Formats: sequence, C-alpha cells, structure tokens
Amino acid sequence: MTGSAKRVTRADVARVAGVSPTTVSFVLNDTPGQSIPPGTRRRVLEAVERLDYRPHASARTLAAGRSNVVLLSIPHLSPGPGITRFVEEFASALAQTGLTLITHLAGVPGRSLPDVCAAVDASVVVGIEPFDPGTVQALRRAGADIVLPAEGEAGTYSPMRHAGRLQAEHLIEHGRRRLGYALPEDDRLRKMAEERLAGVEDACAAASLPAPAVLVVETELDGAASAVRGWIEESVTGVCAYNDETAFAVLAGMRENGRTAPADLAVIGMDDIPLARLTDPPLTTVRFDLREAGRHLAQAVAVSLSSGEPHLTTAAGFPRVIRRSTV
Amino acid sequence: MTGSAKRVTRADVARVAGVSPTTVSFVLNDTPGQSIPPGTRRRVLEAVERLDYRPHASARTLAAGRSNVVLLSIPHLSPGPGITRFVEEFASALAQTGLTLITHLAGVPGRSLPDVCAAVDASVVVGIEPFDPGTVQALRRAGADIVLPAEGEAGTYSPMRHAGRLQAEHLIEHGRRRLGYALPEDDRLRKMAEERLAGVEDACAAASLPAPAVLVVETELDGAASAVRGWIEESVTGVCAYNDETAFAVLAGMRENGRTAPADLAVIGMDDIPLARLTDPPLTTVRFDLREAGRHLAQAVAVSLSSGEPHLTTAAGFPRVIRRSTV
DNA sequence: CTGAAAGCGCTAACAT
DNA sequence: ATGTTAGCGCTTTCAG
Repeated sequence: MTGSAKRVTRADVARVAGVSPTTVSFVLNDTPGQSIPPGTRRRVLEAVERLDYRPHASARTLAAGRSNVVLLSIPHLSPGPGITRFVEEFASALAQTGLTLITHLAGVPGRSLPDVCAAVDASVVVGIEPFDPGTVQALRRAGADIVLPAEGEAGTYSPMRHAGRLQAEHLIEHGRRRLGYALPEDDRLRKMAEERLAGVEDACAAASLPAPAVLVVETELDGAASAVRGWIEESVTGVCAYNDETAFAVLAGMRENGRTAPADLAVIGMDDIPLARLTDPPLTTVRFDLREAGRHLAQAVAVSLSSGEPHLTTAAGFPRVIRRSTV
Repeated sequence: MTGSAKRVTRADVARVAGVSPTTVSFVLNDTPGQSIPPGTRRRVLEAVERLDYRPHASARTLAAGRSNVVLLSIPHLSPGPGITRFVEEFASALAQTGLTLITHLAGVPGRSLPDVCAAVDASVVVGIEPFDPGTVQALRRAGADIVLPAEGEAGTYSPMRHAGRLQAEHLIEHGRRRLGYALPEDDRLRKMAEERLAGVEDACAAASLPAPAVLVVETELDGAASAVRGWIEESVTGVCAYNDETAFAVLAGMRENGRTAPADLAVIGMDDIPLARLTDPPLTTVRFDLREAGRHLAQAVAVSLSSGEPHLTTAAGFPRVIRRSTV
C-alpha cells in the first residue's frame, strides 16, 4: 500500500474530455476514415496531457493483434562504433513510425531470441546478419509477424562477408599473396567470424590464391605471439583480423617476436574503433557506416508491416577500407 | 494470405489435453495451492509440446497486471567487458525466476527509457547507476512496478564513483599530488563521467589535494596532444582517465609530445579492456567484476517483485585496480 | 461524426 | 481437483 495510483485508462480520458472511449482511441490512433473535428480532438489531447495518460501496451497489443515493438538482435556486447550508430539511426527512424526498438544481446545465456520475442510480443525481429531458416521459423512461431533479413531472400547480402572480402582484397592489392586470418578467442563471436572469414576466402579464391591460414589469437601476449610465429612459419605475409581488437593482439604478438607491420607482416583490422588511429603505427582497418543502413531498414520494417505479411528485404552496410599504416 | 496460422491458444491445449483452460493455466503457472495429479499434468504438458503452444505475453500481462519483463538501461553501447559479464549473469539469473531481460541503450535518440518501458510494459526497470527521483517518477508513471537502484535509498552506492575514487587513490599512493582528469569527447558519456570524476574529487579532497584539472581529451592525435600539454603546464603528474579508451588517447598525446608513462605522467584507465594488457606499455586500470553484482541484483528484483511494492535495493560492483605499467 | 458492443487470450476469484 | 465466470484496457466493426 505504498500508494498504488490506479492506472489512468482510456475511460478516464473520455470522461474528462466529455467524449466516448472510442473517440479517444480514434484521435490517439489517427484512425483512418474518421474525421474528428478539431475541437473534439483538442479536448481529447488536453485530457491526455492533463492526466498523463499512456495507453496500456499489452491491452493494445492484445486487441490490435500486433505490438509496435521491434526487437533487434545484437551479436555481442562491445560491437564497434559502427553498430552503435546503426542502432541510433534505426531507433530514431523507427520511432517516427511509432515503433519502439528494443535490443537483445545475442549470446547471452538465459533467454534465447525467440523467448525474448515472445516475452515482449515483438511483431518484428531484426538482425544484423540474415537469419537462417530454422531461426526464422522459431521466431515466427514465437509470434513475430516479420523477420528480417532472412537468408536467401532477394536482395539479401551479408555485409560482414563483404567486409571480409574487402580486407583480403586490400592485402592482395598490396602484394600479399599468402594470407592469414585471425580469429577471436571468444566462442560467441564464432558465427560472425565465420561470415567475415568466408569473405576473405572468397577474395583468395577469386585471386587464385591459397585459402587463408586460420589461427585463433588469444587476448594475451604469449598466445598472440605464438599465433604470429605460426603464420611466419607458413610464410604468411598479410593477416586479416576478425576485428580491430584482434588486430591489436596480432600486432602485440609481432612486437613480442621483434616483427613490425607492415614490413614483416601486413595487418588489417575491422570496425575502425577510435583507438585504431591513436596507436603507433595507426591501424589499417575496414569501417562500416551503417547509419544509412539503419534508415533503410527502418523503412523496410514499416513497409513490411503495413503491406501485410511479405517481408521486404533490405540490408546494406557500406564497408570500406581505411588505409593507415599497417598494410 | 501467406498462410497466417491462427495462434495456438490455451483453449486449444485444453481441448487436446481433455481438460479445462483453467487447468492448463494451473499447470503452466505452477499455481500455488493447486494439487494437480501427475497424470493430468503430463497430459497438459504433452499437449503444450505437441501444439508448440506459447502463452500470449500481452494477454497474460493484461490479465495478471504485470509482465515478466525486466528492462535494463545500459549507459551506452561499447561499455567495457565488465558490463557484458554483468548482463550475462543478470540475464541468466533472472531467467531462472521466469523473468526476461531486455536491454535499452540509453543515449539513443528516438525513444526515452520511460517510453520503452511503457512500450513493453516492463514491470521492473534496472539501471547500472542509481536513477534520480525525476526519472523514477517518470518510470513509475510509465507502468514500472519497481525501479532500482533509486537514488538515496538505503544501501545505495555508486559503483562508478567508487571506481573513480580508486583511480585517484592509486595515483596518490604512488606519490602523485597534482591530478588531472581526462573526460571523453562524447556528450552522452558525460553523466557517467561526472560520476566517476566525483570519485576522483572525493579522493583528492580526502588527501587534502587540489581538485583535479579536468580536460576533455579528443579521440584524435592533435586534440589529445594539446590536452597533455595543458596538464603539463599545470604541473599535473598523474591523470585519471574516464575509461581505457580515453587513457589510450592520453598516452597517444604524450607520445606526440615526447613524454612517457609513468615517468613524465602517470595514467590510469578504467574498464580493463582486453587491449589494456596488450599495449606497450600495458595500461594500469580499474576493473569491475560485476558478475556477482548481476546475481545479487537479480535476486533483489525477484524479492521486490514478490514482496509487493517496496523496492529492495542492492547495487554493488566491485572495482579494483589492476596495476600494470603506466603508473 | 460519434458511441455501443463484442471480443483479443489470459488470470484469478469463486463455485462445484 | 477441476470447471465457471468475470474482467484486464484496448481496437474495431457496426449502428445511430
């Protein structure tokens, strides 16, 4: 009994505004096909304001059959600044359509994505990478009306794979013909890492080069150093790192072995974290600018949602290499 | 008309299991005070399995008057690994109580925390730092049953402030008597930064030292270099950085000015990002192990939720300094 | 242009 | 031990 103020309901607003509950809904939802006279509308809005009324989301969802919640699955915490900007842009673009974005950190134990989706009754689930068919299935059964991007749809492409390709191509352009790939230690990053690695393999294949020598690089000096020795033994001359952090680990391993970049081994990272430009030497890396992608995606969501079931696809990230001094 | 399979409802399960809807609820919710015979329970569970039934969250929330959703406000994307572990632990501990954690990245435009709270009908909102009274108010009006930690409650303390204190104390212990504080560029970090800075000021005051010389350090060589010059002019001998990233910027600025740590200027970071141990020299920093805090908090949530309104408070992070080579 | 009425799927008394 | 019955607060035909 701390003072549980009863919830303000639509009925309260109606009473204060001197109209019926239905009318309140009409003005609040801008229901099409209803012409509300300005006076009535104003009175309703005022009452809403005065009572600090908030529609009860669950009730609305239950009645309308769909929520306005969009669930974004983020691969892992600590993604690069690119993802941050993507989220910002995406969230605010969605907000303008009346949609609310919530995030779920994938890889966190306890609750799977479909569980979360069901728990919040999300009507849309969005991922950075295309979802595989099984996941899409599960998500739909969990109540998601639309899921995207989905694997194999028209227009779908993997930004991560593209980015991987860019890394390798850059190294190849600069004369490196035997590449290495630096995998991060963390298992939860594995899936995304494989996507990026696939891009590197694409580039190698396209240039008729042998497949990259893949090594896990630990976030610890000795481990990193031994990985570097591994590459040297295989006469690798350029390594693509999963991300900038991994790239720095490689660089540390090289320092430990008395090697320097790019002379002994070229290194290219991914993400362009702020630190990349501050180290000595500054790191060559691949940057995403997903801001525009965020806006696109929001629009795709809006369209899919209104134009019924069919999930319109759009993904688009625009990776590009930022050349600094390690290649 | 892509084939919108109608939702499986509790009634369907009841029909298949040959019991009443109520009974289904009873077994699914383990409703106390009901003794369901094993046979019935099994039949219900089987039907649930067979139909792949999922209770409709909104309906449940609407009827029960509370959701099982816990909303965690994360200060900013790219927090250190400590936060990640906190989230993991917190999420899985909550899951065991049937609660689902969703995250909201604060500072993202578009939707404020109360908006999100209302959109998902979260019954609990949790933050890393105590919420100020205004926010608590807003959150409660948005439908949150419990909000924590709240400012000024018994047992509340600010882990960030504590961590700031630790930074300064470490510097002071090592003979630095004129401190600087390195603020990050990003405005959205300002609030948290001020919390950490307050801890540094506490320590200075406690040691009867002048207040720290506060400077914003840009993530760019020239800016960082000029900040460093600023400190040197004020004969600062040790600087506490907002986080490890900022610390690296300071280090870069020092390099630019031909200074080295800790000889010319001691630097201590915060977060202990993986890179901290890989640089040359490795960075002295403060690490959080919030895993246990995550579990504690989950328990506090569970208790608060069952024991009615009163929000039990618990926060607790356990920062400690990791001494490496920059101080 | 506005209101009345029928649910959405579930929980929680209250019977039985 | 199980079933019956009201709603939870809102959307949405369908009448006035």
